[in-house]
Amino acid sequence: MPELPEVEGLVRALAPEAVGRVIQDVSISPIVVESKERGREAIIKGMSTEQFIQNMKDMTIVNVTRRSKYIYMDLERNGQSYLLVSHLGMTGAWFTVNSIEEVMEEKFRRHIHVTFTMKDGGLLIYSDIRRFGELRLLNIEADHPPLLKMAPEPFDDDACTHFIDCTLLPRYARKPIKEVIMDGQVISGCGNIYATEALFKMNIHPARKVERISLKRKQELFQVIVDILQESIDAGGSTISDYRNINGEAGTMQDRLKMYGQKECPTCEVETKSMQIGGRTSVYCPKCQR
DNA sequence: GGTTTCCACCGGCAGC
DNA sequence: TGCTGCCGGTGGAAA
Repeated sequence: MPELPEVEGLVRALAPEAVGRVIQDVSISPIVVESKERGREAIIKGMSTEQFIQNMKDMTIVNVTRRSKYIYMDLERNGQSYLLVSHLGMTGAWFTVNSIEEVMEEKFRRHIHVTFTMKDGGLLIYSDIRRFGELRLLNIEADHPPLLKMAPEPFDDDACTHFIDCTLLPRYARKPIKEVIMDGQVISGCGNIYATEALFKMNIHPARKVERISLKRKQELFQVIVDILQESIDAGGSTISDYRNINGEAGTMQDRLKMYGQKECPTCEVETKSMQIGGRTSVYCPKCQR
């Protein structure tokens, strides 16, 4: 499951491989073409597969950056700029290779859905096992309004203030803290794994109402989230089920997780508990987290 | 109009 | 062995 640190690692590896190259042609897997023909928004969002293929031809990749868990590819053709926004969903992955056979793992090779053939003969491949990811071609970011509603980058100066301000709004104040810190409009890029870890480190019960946490504790919690995201970026991300970086390599952050996926609390050795919060499985220590 | 709830998008896998 | 149901990041429709 790629979260912010995993996307950051991917972007850092992808940018030097992709920037400056020109797309010659695009092919889309039959299964995605069929889904789109049945009217579903499968991977290619906001336009037909034919439109996407035509629109992507002759594009130069100008830059590759990250915004929250999204990959932003700046594109240019005939002096006009475009933006390709990619989200990895649960199981998306990008590969730069010279042939399909270079995608080492069979499960990714079996689920290649978009293949960009570059003018230099190389391939830029998007693979996605569960097809929850997306590729959305825009003129500018504002053409897809939800992108503008994203919280600031967690490492930006105004991110903590934004988080605190949100927690004071009526629509967030009575919600469980875990649901709120995982909301992309409140904090960018904090998914289930890192929310679970941060709440454990802070000894806060994931179901605790936001209004029952002091300002000081909320500020500390935010800093813990930022620190864990940074620690994970430095460790190459967490490799849980299907995430791989551009070279097909795994990260090591999963070995440093203290609560996510654990059966026993590493502090007090009590058996962990699990409950649904905001529709997502939440693991916690019933003794340490209050 | 703001807010909450529900559903769609899917393959893998646990459990029966 | 084969079937059923559950899981999940995000957007959009419905209530």
